[in-house]
Amino acid sequence: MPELPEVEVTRRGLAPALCGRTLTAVVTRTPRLRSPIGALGDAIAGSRLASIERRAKYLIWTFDAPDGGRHYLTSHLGMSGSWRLWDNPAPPPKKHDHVDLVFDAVTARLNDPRRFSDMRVTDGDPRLAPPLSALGFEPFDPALTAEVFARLMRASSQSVKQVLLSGAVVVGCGNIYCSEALFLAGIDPRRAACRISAGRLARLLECIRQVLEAAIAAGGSTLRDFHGPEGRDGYFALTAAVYARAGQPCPRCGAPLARIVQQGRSTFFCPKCQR
DNA sequence: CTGGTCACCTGGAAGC
DNA sequence: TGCTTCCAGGTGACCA
Repeated sequence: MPELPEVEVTRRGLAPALCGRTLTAVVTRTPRLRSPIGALGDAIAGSRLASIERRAKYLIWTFDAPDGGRHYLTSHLGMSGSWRLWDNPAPPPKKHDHVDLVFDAVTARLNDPRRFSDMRVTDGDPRLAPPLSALGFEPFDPALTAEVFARLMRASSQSVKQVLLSGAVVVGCGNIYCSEALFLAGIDPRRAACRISAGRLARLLECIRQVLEAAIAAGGSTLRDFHGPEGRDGYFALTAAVYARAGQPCPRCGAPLARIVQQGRSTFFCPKCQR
């Protein structure tokens, strides 16, 4: 489920419950997720969690060791990962519960059926090294002005959907919110990014921010349930206008919505009112 | 460099 | 009912 809004909602659920706590143990029940995770706890067990920040769809957990050293845990939810909090002692693990971060009073547990999620520990700030250092702007970064956005987008001959999805200019538009933002902006997802006027690109940036903000707000409204056994209802709380709605009438003009495949991923749009 | 394809996994839904 | 096929929110390796 995780696109940027879901990751941000996850961060807002985890951080207040965990920051300031000491990590007592790391339990791994699989040798690898996307990459090997066996020795995950070696460097960070016994450290205090200072902060959980987000960069694109990555969460960056900063740990301060008793000896003054600092380590970073970078986690990614892949396609199907989710975090859940339990008061200690946590109940027995269920299927696909791969990692427990056991803190002094609370356990954060990662569940991921498809195992595309990832976790790694580094000494240095992961944001300064690839792949994170190569990412585009955060969508709400004030430095990403309409002018900057237009200049970067117009440098690419790829389709606008492809450029947004790549995260090379702005991060956070996964496959769902890509389709939604382009619908809102009235732009054909197949159009080459370099062939969109600066004015329409300014509008697109506004739509990206609007769509992501609304999704975060919808997820945030269920944060108080983050602790509960029922999991997170925030996902999909927002009904998509076009995503997964091929054949249904366009909410704007009534024409049937279409599904096409770009780079092996589905794109949903209105062939009539997106130009 | 670029763009395209595929692999990594499991599970749910749809089709026969 | 049961088998097969397709599809899924993300990334990154590999190839021409």
